This record gives sequence, C-alpha cells and structure tokens, in this order.
Amino acid sequence: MKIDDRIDRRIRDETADRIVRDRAVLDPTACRTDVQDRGRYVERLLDAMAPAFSGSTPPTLYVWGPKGAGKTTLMTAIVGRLNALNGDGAAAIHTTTRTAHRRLPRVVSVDLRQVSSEFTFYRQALMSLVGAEAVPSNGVSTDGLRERLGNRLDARPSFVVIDHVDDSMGPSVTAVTGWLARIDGDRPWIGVGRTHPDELSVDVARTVELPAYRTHTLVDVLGSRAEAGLTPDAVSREQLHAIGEWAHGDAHDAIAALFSATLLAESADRDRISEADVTAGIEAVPYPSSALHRVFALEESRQELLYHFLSLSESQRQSVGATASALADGDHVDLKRSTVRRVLYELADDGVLRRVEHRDPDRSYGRGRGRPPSRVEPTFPPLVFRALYSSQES
DNA sequence: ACCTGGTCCCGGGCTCGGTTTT
DNA sequence: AAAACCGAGCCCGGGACCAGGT
Repeated sequence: MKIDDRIDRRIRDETADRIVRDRAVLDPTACRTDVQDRGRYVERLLDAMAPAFSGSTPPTLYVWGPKGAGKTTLMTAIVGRLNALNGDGAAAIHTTTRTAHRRLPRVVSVDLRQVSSEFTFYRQALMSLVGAEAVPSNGVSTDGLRERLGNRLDARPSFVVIDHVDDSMGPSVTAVTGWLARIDGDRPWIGVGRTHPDELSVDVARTVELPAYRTHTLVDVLGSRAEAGLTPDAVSREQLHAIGEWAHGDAHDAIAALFSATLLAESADRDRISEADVTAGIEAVPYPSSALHRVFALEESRQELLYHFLSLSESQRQSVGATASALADGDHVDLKRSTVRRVLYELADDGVLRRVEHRDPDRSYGRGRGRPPSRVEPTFPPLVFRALYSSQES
C-alpha cells in the first residue's frame, strides 16, 4: 500500500468503527481503478489512443458501454496518467526522465453533466487545464471564454475527452461538436457514452466497446473494496456473491448496495453484515438506478434540496405539490414553493427523480377533484447519497 | 363547469470580472 | 489605488397555458 493511502486512511478514520475500516473505499463515486480482468478492454482502448503516446493526437474515438461498466473510471485513470507524464496536475512528481522529453498531447476533459450552455462547456474545459480557481464563473462573455480556451489549446497539441455524451442532463453531441468547431483549428475528441455508435448523431472514426462486468469479476471488485474498506469478516464471500449476482454487471449498483448494507449494519451497531442487511441494502438501490455521480454533478442548492427531500415523511411525499410545500415551509430550504415545485419537475426530467402516478384506489388522499397527482421518488441510492452528502458537509 | 397537476418560458435581480472614472 | 460603473451569464420566482380528472 502506498504511503499516501496510509495517511489518507488515518485522516479519514479518526472514529474507530466496528465494521467500517475506510469509508472512502466504499464510496461508489470514488474512482478506484479496480479494473480486474478488464485488461483486454484497456489494451483495446490504449491501441485506439496509440498516437497519443507517440506525441500526436489520436483520431476521434468513441468509447461506449452500459452504465456501471467502468467507462469513466477507465478514462479518468488514463487521462490522469497521461497528464501526469506530461507534467500537468498533482501527480507530475511521478514523471520519469525517460518520457519527460516527449511532448505528449495535453488532455482536456469535460463532463457534459456539468455543462448547461456553450459558456459552461468552455468553462469546464478551461478548468480541467488550469484549475477551477483560475477560470471566471461569470462576468465574461462566451466569446471571451472561447478565445481563452483556444489560446490554451493552441499552445500545445491537445485533444478533448467528452464524458457522458448522451446524458439527458447535458447538451447533445451535435451541439458540443459545434462548439468545438467554433474554436479555430482542428479539435480531435474522445467521446464516452452509453449509446450504440450507430445511433450516435455524429460520425466517429473509431469505437471501443466496454461491455458490462461479468458476475465473478464484479464479485472480485466488491471483494477488493470490502477488504480495504471493511473490517475482516464483516461480510462473507457468499454475501458479496449475492450482491454481485443481483447487480446485473453494474459496478455502481453493486458497490452502492454493499455500502447501503454496511450503513444498515452500522446503524444497528452490528460488527458484521447480516443477511437482512444484504437484502435491505439491495432494496435500497433503485432499479433502474441513476448514478450518484449525476446527483453530485448538480448545483449545490439542488443537492441540498434532495438531501432534505429524503428526510420527509411519506405523507409529505404523497404529491409533488405536498413535497414542494413541505420543503419550502421547512427551515432548511431557502426557496419559494413555486421554485421548489419547478425544480422537482426539472429533476424528474433529468432522471434524478422518478415520477410515480398516484392511483389511489380508496381515495384516502385528495378530494378527487382535478388531475390526479403524482409523487416523486429518488432514482439514486438514497442511503448512500445521504451518507456521502452529510459527510462532505461536516 | 370547475378544479388541480404539469409544461413551458421569460423577466428581473444577483454575482462577478473587466473597464472607466475619480 | 480605489471606487464606481458596466455588462455577462445564471438562478429564482411566477405567469400563461395545456392536460386530465370529477
């Protein structure tokens, strides 16, 4: 284990826990490069990116596969390594003298989930180059920001990695390629998404498919997380297998279920995960689920709203209107009812919440007048979100 | 007819970077 | 050098209108 990891663990882990050894390891949003048995796909991806390693820019490339297959994890690892070798970023210290003389292209990465306009696209791209502090959040024009980005990109050969090209929260691929084209010069890019290449609205030179995990691989991933994050014997191999079987190849869901089960065992003050914890942990992950990354890509005010939404009672969640009133009237949310209502509908459009038709057979709710209400429920794992959100607050 | 839920849209005010004036 | 001003994008709040029920 690396020294950094040991220190991190000490810092995070002041409170000795009976079951959790290192909470951060159980976090489904943490990019651990547990890429067991994915070597084949990693090689294919590296082959497709090969020009990047000899100092020229790779062709336009599209990496695709289902949710939870490790696309983002893999790309993050590769981009991080490239930039480290390149002398950018925090890991630059690891640069070896052998590669230092090469001029590797610089990698700009943008998560489209955090892009709502042309302005924010350029902003995110610039932030990945020079850090968040050095990029204005407002006060400058879109043209001005585009020009700054262009200057940066022209200073060195570079290409852009665009993650989540088909996410409903972000702009369309065609819009993004249009924005890229507005920066002068040829801008190669690597897209990452779930859509089959044939259904993508732009043509790409090369594609690499990253299929879902196989069950036994997923169990290995869970095993390595459990080993690092939980106390010994906190969870059995059979229990991990049960989670892995259920998770249909989705690493996000599997890790979220393990984390949920852990939280339940922890709250009951057990020193090992029970069968009931596993069952309830699995039930605490909605299906189909939306990745926690999407929730944490939302603005802070939205995350806060969701956090307090999860604390509401069932009666307060009976309809969108009732939920909006309860949240607006509460002490924690500083928004008007009409705004909360609109935001809830927007979050449902984004797929962070799911609308459920409220067909009430015995009419215990409402007077029956008007259009029947629907309620909203989370599509992300609520237990995990609450735990992660409250820990980042303190 | 009347009522409530849901969708769409936009203006005003806010915050912040950049520019001009003091 | 400081203060006042200007203009950019974004968020909040709400209004207009449509949908679906008694």
